[in-house]
Amino acid sequence: MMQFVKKCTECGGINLFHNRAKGEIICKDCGLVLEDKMVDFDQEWREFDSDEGDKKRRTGAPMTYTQYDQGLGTEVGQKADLYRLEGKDKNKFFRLRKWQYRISTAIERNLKLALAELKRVSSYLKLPKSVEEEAARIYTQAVQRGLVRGRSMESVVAGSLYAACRRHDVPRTLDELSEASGIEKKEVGRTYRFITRELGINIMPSNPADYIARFASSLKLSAESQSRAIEILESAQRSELTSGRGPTGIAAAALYVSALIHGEKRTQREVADVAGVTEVTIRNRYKELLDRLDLEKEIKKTKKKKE
DNA sequence: AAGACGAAAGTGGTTGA
DNA sequence: TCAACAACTTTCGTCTT
Repeated sequence: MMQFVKKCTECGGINLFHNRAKGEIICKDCGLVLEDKMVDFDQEWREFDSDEGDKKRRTGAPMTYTQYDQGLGTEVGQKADLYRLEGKDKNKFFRLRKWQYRISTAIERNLKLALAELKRVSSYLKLPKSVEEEAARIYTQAVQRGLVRGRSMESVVAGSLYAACRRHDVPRTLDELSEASGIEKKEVGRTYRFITRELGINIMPSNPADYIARFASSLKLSAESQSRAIEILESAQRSELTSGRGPTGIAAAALYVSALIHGEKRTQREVADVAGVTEVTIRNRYKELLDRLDLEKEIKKTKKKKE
């Protein structure tokens, strides 16, 4: 049996995510892609021997959305068609081809530019390849539906990336997307909502637990605090303290409490900063947690230990 | 002096008439 | 389309460590 990596080589995180379909192993803490050229589990490219070649080859060339024409181009007519046309038809043919050319080059130019931007932002955020691909797919669809009109290309790129992150459970906050893309936070959120609505993409609210690993590692909290935070999160969900609230605020509060319990105190400000919320929000969530779940004993316990 | 706490007013988005 | 509403933010004064 092959031995897989157990820890992220970049940040030492233990939350590795194995995406079989894409053949990647991703660190959920820092987004580092540890392996990305593993065996493709989905399709069979190989030919076993020359006789069976045609039967076993089941797919065409690999298609990717991060290339501006998806590796497939379309043109109106080939040269061979020309010989069959005369007079008016021939003119019509040229006119059509000219239009096709203009339209497609306009779209292609836009896509080229947009995908370059997409790659830039994606690598800035250290997003895994699979998310980048997804974002490119979403963006391409958005262009085809004419959703970019009236919006800046950059904001649609940012929105697509945000949506792709959410779908792959590798959430980044709107603030991070905003910082990486240079688009205002409101605008990113706005276009995100717009394109997901128009394209009918699932709008599952993100799970606070997905943020825990990343926040915990930027706060340099121990693995115990991290898993305790997740436990707190689960019981909070059972007590219905989570619905309607911002997932980042809840995740931040859970981390704050569990850090307190494990004697790894962080200030509210520190936690607030990495989570992209304010201290006030943390306080509110924190208070709710203490009210409903009785955690005060445990906090006092660790306090006494210190003395 | 810094952090924690809470009140009050403001912002942007959702919802329901 | 508009107003009520909930969540979150900003700001600021007070208390605690």
